[in-house]
Amino acid sequence: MTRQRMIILDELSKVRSHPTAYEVYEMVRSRLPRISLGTVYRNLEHLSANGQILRLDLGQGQRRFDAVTDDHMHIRCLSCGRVDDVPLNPSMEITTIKGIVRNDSGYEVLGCGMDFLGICPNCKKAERTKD
Amino acid sequence: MTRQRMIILDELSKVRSHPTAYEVYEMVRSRLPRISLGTVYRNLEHLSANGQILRLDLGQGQRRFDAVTDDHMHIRCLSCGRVDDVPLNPSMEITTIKGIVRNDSGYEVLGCGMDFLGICPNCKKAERTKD
DNA sequence: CTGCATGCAAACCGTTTGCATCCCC
DNA sequence: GGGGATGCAAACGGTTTGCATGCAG
Repeated sequence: MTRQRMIILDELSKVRSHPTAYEVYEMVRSRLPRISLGTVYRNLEHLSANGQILRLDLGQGQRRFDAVTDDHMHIRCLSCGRVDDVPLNPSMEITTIKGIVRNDSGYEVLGCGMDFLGICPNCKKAERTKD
Repeated sequence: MTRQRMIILDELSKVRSHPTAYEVYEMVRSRLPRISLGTVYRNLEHLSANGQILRLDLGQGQRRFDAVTDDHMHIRCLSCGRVDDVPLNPSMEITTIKGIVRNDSGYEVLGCGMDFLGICPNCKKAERTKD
């Protein structure tokens, strides 16, 4: 855990705004004026690979990051691009969640998607073969 | 609906593999050898804006497209990048869905996210003010 | 010491865009 | 004939990477 990585994590933890890599870079630069954008990218990648932060790929070209790793969802504004949190309750039905988001977020909800990440059967087999 | 747009939609409808823009370009080129990648992008954008196809932003840098627009979910392999479908039942609880995906997809499920799209309160107000 | 992390800059690559031409209404 | 769509190629922008140097363990 280098000084840079620590400060990146610390700055990201201060905000709820789901900043882009460049925004994190700007935040960190006030404390580490000589840090490079590449270092920010490398550390955000490292931190998300280790589960310490969340990497949000919500489209619009730019990746965003979130220091809150608890189960929760996001809603992105199609007009200005801001990303807000939506609380997640694992026992809720999808239709219920949609309704709650519609009522509570203040957003006009236009779409919703649920995505999973994992290792596909082929790759699992390939890994086993490799061993 | 131009000849190009029609063939793009037709080729995309033939597959369940959630191809990238470039893969669509390659598929279409067998029927329209002179089509340009820019045209493919423009038409995929047009079709998704009109709800005729789905635009999947699942990270990994590349956008993918899906001619099946019914409510359903996706799972992406972290190793090879392939994207498969997951059937969606709106009355299921999130935990139930996770379990089903784990059992049925053959994937080793490592993560899951639910994302919404919409217009945030600020932008709604801005639109009203503009009128 | 020794190797991984950094700063810097250039490369990368998916996507967008300007422009002249083409095609369809 | 006019306006949007196309092909082409160049530009764009977020992200990655090669390399020499620096720092942590």
